[in-house]
Amino acid sequence: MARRINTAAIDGIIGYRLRRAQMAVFNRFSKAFADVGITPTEYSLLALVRDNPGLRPSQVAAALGVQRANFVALAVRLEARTLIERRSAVDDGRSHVLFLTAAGAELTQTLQIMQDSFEASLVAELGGAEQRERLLRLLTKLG
Amino acid sequence: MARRINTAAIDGIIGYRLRRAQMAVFNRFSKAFADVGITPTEYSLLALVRDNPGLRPSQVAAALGVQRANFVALAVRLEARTLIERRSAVDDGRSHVLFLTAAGAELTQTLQIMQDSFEASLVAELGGAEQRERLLRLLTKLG
DNA sequence: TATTGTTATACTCTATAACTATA
DNA sequence: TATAGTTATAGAGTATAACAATA
Repeated sequence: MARRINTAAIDGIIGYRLRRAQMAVFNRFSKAFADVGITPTEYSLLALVRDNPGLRPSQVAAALGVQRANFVALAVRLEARTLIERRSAVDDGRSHVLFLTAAGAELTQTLQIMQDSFEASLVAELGGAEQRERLLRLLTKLG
Repeated sequence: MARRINTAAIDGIIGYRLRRAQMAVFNRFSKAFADVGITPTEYSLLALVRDNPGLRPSQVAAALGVQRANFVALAVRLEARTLIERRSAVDDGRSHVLFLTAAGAELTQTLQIMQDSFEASLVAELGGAEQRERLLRLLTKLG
């Protein structure tokens, strides 16, 4: 029942190809990080808080490109795992400030190593660091 | 309340950047196609059936990268709008074959023009056709 | 009035298992 | 037994509106 399918019309669509590539990379990330139970967005959040201790939720949400409202569940999940900590902001009674816990810092260090390794495998597929820079530069123009 | 945020840790992550670029492109597609009420996946489906009349649902689903189960609602939606038609396959009682209706063919022609224009705007942002080819080639390596 | 975190809600996308009818 | 379409379901992701506390 095999049949040659003409996919020319969709092969050239940038949005479609972005979706396919993103799905593929995301699925591979999920497998690589299944043991630690961390999603790509969760890792990004941890790395962001690590590099910017005391950041406010709305700032992290904006930096990650997720809605404030949707950030809540994400933060609650990581706080329940005692990986991050939310304290009241001293200068603004409405706001919070985020920090990694000791456990969060330790896990993030491990995740960083895993991520570096994962990223290296992608770079190898792309054909080297220059190709990766080229890809990132092109993606930036679309964002 | 502005604060300089260090996003170095996530700016270099291919998967993260893919997600951001894909979100940006899809949002812009949605706006551009809001009047006709067609999503990116729906357009891909229509173009695929147009170029491969008589294709079976499972083949279209596989070509688009969606699960067979999730393809059903998609096909039902387009059939309810009388854009596609599902007929029983003569050689296999289990299977169907897909075709565009006259209305579907007409709409797809309009969509093709809109899509070409939309794609051209993306290519312009990328910096030309060579850059687009470069991007697609890199994305293929990840898929 | 405006903003921050939050709740509630809805809609989409995706994945998996299981059913039915055919093969 | 295997496959095609389908149903059901659950889990994420995303978007919008609205609220309480605070600015």
